[in-house]
Amino acid sequence: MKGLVIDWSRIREKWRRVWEESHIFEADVDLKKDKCFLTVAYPYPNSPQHIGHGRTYTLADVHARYMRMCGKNVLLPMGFHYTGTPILAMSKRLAEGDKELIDTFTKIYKVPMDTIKQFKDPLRIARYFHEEIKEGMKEMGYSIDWRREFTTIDPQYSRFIEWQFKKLYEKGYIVQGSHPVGWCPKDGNPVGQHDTVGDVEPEIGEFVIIKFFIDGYILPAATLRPETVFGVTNIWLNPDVEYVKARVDGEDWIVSKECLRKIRYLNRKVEEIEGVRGAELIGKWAESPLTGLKVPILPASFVDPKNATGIVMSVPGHAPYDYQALKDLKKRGEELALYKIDPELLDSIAPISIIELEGYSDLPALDVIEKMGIESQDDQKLEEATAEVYSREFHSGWMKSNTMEYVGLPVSIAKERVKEDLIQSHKGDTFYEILNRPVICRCGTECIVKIFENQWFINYGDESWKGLAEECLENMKIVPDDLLSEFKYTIGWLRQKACARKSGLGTRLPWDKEWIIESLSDSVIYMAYYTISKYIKFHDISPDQLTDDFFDYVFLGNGDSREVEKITKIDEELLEKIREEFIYFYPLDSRHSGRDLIPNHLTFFIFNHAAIFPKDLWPKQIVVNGSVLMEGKKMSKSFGNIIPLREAIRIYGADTSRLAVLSTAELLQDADFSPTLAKSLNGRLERFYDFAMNVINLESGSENVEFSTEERWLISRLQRTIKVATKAIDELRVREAINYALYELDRDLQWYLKRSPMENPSENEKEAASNVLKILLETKVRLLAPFTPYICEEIWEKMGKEGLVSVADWPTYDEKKIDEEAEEMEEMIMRTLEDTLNIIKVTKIEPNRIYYYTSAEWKWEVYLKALEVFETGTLDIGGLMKRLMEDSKMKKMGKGLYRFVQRIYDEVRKMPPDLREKRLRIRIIDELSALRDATDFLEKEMGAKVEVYSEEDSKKFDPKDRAKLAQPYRVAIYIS
RNA sequence: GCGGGGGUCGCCAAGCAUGGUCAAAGGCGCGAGGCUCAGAACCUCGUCCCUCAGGGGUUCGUGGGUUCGAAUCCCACCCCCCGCACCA
Repeated sequence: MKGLVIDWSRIREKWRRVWEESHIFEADVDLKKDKCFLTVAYPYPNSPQHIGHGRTYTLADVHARYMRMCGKNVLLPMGFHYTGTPILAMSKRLAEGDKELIDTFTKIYKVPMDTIKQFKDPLRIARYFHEEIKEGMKEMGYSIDWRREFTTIDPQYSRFIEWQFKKLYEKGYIVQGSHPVGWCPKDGNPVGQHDTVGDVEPEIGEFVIIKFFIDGYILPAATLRPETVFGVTNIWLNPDVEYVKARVDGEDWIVSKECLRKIRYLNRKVEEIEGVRGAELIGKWAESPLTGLKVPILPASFVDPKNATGIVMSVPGHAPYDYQALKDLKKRGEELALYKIDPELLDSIAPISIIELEGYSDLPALDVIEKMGIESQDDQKLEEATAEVYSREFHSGWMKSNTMEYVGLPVSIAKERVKEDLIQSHKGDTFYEILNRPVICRCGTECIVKIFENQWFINYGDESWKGLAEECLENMKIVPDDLLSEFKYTIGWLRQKACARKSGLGTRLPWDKEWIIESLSDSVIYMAYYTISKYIKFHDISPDQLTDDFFDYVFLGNGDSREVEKITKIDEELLEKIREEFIYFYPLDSRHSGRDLIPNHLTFFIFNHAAIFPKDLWPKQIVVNGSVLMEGKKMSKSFGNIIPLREAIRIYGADTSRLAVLSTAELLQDADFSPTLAKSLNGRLERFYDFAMNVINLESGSENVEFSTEERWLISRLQRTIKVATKAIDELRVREAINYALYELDRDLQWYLKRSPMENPSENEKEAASNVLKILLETKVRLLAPFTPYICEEIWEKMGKEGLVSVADWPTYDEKKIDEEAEEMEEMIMRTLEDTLNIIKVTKIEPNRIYYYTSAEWKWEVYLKALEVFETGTLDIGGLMKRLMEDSKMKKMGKGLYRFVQRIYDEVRKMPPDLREKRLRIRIIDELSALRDATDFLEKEMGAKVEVYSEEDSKKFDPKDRAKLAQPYRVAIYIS
């Protein structure tokens, strides 16, 4: 066989056209057939898809193709998710000439510059990548019903989303409230990760403000640890910073200038009164609102005016920064003098211990400072020290007796209580701040926190709704099922989710038109829309015909078709047909997606279905897969190792690419793509094609040719392959399925080809080989068809088969073709060969002649008897002997019997029950003739003459007295 | 911290639910041979250590335990990855 190079792209284009023209992937209602409705998360068209996306889609397609071959009426549709903000943001950046992004577009995505120029219109971006992705999907051979395609900004789709939201609203699942977001004050927009320099996600944290009093003003110290207020010894201000006095919600506050600017965005009424330098306040005394204790205000350079209020309370016992700053200050006499602070006062300030923490002294802050060898307040290690103390105290600390009513509480609880109580009594407040400050917007402005008022939320925290979601999940299959607990956890933990924003593409909230429904919320029940989109397109149904009555009727079966016709002007008959189609395909049989969508989309999908649809229409299954790595590394723009799907198809071919993303890892694991792997898979497919062509060219044998052991063995093995491959693919363990269909089967084939060499075969042998190879090929093509559809169609056609392999019957396991005896015989020969080679290797003998001796008949009897005995339980060796001796024939064997039993005892005892039963069924195999038949083969393999005797043969040649070592299934060997 | 996944013979990766056929599949890499003028591709064999008769020894993150027997079950510990939201 020589490696002819296959023209993959020719084959691809050919079959793609055939599939399209034959409409085999278009599914309509067919009441005679079981349906199977599969969907994959539709793509967001802001970039071409890469092989990572390809994995999820390919998996779904394999599933669809497999189900189709099993006789199901399979619907696999596809849509495009235009909704959201990233496309908008991209468009803006491109318009501004963002070099980095333009590079990505030209170098990685290979978009022509002329096209990029049009991308200042965001829709152009979406349309462009929409087509790009769709083309890739077609090239990959996905068996999609394209008639149902839509985008999420189609006005008809918007009607559908409006309906969804009204339903949620009616049920009380939509609530309004306020909520903090990262914000760019210059752009006047919320900022997400993709809006910031370096793609940093702004982390919003909640500080607690504690209102200290000073000369009729409030000094709002901001802290993440309100419970430590009982350990305050002083207040820190930065003497070099501009502070301001201002009226904040009717109170007089002193805060940093920067704080005043930010605090407006937190929806407070602010009026500036006058500026005041930090230095002016140093040395004054402030009163703690909870304890009434007066503490001095001291200078500290580490106080950052940009962080929260610019005022810090000092808790040296439990905050390493504070401890160190105090220590430093004591050494700076001239600075103290400058602010007229009595050094004795400083000496009198002692850290207060308020938290008990096992493994630490009264002052954990001090412990950690000493442990880390920190010497000054500018030491970077202070960050780490703070984190340690915070974390340890939060999780394992207890409030001490000097903490008023919080005594004995764990710190984590006390923290919440103190905060609540402070706010309740107006002695405190909250203040949102960006924790990973500074986060810079792409426009160059530092981001801040803004509180969005009247934000709309979907209330996934609603307990009764959670109950429904849990019920839905319980009746669902999660594949792989390890992930069930992750879903459960997510359902339990979901709270309110902001569901609308002020910018982006999408549908407006029907009752509050300034809000646009956010993209994770408009993509949770759209699978239902596929069942109607076909009609909307074919019958030109306009958006205003799609009233709530329409959806109520089609999706919920509410109302009467005649009434709905009057309202919508859609024919009653058509309405009924649409309803019928929905009811036919729903519920969804399987939803495919990457595992990153579990904590959001997939769980929302469950929630929303549970909220809107009746129980019998709830989805039945979710399949989750891992991602694709590129030579062990994560694919990312910055590594420059993203392979666009279409490029992979061009270089490696569609079938190969499909295999590459599916065959290297089991479902949940990350798959690893590499060019070497793709090359090797490609070679595998080419050899398969070669093999197929050779088999096709063989003349068929007559139908009743007799099969010898090798053929019966191969057919038997084939059955087993069908069985395990089918089970694997049934459970979506595609890697395993591919392994069997592609590799295991090939190994069997190799063995068979070796065993029945084509040199000078008899007519019967030739015909038998031809027939068995044709059976193998026909099966293998079908086993591989879901995975590598193009090459399989090509071979199927060349085989002269009717119809397309895409809709051929999946091979079925035929138990009648299992031939256990043939299996055991072949295995005996394999073992014999292997053992012989092993001996040759170890002894380094160059063999002239090899002698085999098969077991005496009495050994078989003993062997089978032993198997029988162990069928019912275990026995020690003595017990076994006793049982055997019950047979008078055995007694005569004497010592030889005992030695033989000794040798087989362990083997028989440890033998897996399957094998034991199998051998009991087979009883005795004729090793002598099996080996004699295989003599030619064995001689060729070992390059030596082979002679086979029975142990009982009196004329045997046995100079080393080996024959007595023979055992059933294990012949004795002598090599000379 | 919470939740999830994972640590297997150079690398990737099966196996672990149902303990014994597990020195442990497969792929890649590597080595030898074949084919070639040569190379690539391809095919065959080998690839933990020892071994002149099919054998033995030590392995599956670490340490214990259960068992006649553990990669597989139990306990403790160490390490790595992912998610924790308004973003698709």
